[in-house]
Amino acid sequence: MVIKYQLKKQSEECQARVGIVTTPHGSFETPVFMAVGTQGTVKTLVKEDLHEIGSQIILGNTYHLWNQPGHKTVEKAGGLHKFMNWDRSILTDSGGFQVFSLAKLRDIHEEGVYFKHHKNGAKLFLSPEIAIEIQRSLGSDIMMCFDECPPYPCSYEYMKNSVDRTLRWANRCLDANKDNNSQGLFGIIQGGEYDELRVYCAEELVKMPFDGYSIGGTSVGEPKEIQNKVLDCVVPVLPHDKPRYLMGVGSPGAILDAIERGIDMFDCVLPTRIARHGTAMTTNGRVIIKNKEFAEDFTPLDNKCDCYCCKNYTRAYLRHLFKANELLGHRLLSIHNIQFLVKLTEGAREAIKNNCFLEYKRKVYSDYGLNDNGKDF
RNA sequence: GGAGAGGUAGCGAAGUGGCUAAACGCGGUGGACUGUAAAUCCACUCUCUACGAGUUCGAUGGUUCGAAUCCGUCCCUCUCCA
Repeated sequence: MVIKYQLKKQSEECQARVGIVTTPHGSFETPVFMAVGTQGTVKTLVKEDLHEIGSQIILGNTYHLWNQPGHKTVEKAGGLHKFMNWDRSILTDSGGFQVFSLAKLRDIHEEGVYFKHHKNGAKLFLSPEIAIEIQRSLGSDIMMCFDECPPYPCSYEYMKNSVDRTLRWANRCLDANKDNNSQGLFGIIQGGEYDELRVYCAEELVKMPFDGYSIGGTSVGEPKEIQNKVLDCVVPVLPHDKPRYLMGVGSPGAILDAIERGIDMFDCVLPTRIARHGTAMTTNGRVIIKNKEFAEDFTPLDNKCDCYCCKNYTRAYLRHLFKANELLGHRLLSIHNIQFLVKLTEGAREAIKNNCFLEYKRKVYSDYGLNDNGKDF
């Protein structure tokens, strides 16, 4: 197997665990937060920024790179790593999320999904085979199965059909990838809020030879309790010797809840998107830096953070950048927010190793001002 | 001095008798954002004792059931010519 998972420490308090995932482009400790670089760039950042932040693995996106500049172009460039100047691991999402996010522009069929291009209206067709072909051209370390990310809420009947189709597509992805021994492939567990379907989907996928298992279809508007409940029933079905990836989750509270339940990998656009929109995640909670209260606040964004932004700039300056529409603000907040989540998972790893993860989680919740019912970032 | 154009909410700018407390843009103030159609989107932005009420469209006096819109006078700005 191209992707190796080595368990380093299983928490004695809960399902949380520390492991090492090895890929063709290096290894990283889990739990880990992966920044998202959909179009071959973690928006506003260069490789050195990500290295300084401590990012070991980032994401790229099949659907978007397929459309622009085209996977063949990336292949000619020498693959996505070389094209975007990233020397560590890359995980590519399959386009399955676009089945959800571009719902108004697509039609799902057994053979695949027909999209109307979001910019030029062109007819597009993405299937399990094509998604694998694209990801092989991109040369990511970890590829994702092409799935349907169903919406929430969703009827049981629809979900059941969707899960069965996603399972058939998972088989097709494996078939299309048989001769590939340089990239890993993860299966995606769907089933929405329905425990029975989640367990069924997980059990079926576990029978297939994937390098890791991910839980998809979360953070699509469902309450937090559902997300945790899903993990409670799915994780026990998953093997101990493979990584577990919760897709699209990036709020501090949800990440810690999931780590507690045995999740190893996370990705989310939240830190980079809200950064560009002027919001920061800090030790003591969310800061909307554009707000007037920071106009003359000459303290760091987060005085417990040692990221490039917090070491060098003040809240007043950051607010100024946003009010003046200066791009540096987007960049500095992106650096900070990603590092916040990277450090959050790093802290979790240390806590797990020291058998004090639950205490760690309680402290983060308390400092951040989170509770089990309210907003979790 | 002569000819012309114009003065609308913080700014720019629509509106030229009732559907106008007054479009729209900017600015301002809040908020949202979770496998990125996102440097995006939403709300509020005359005043108040605020699901109602009160004052507005340079000033003032008229016409009219009713005026930012029509008429008189005054003030101010800009352009061109002397």
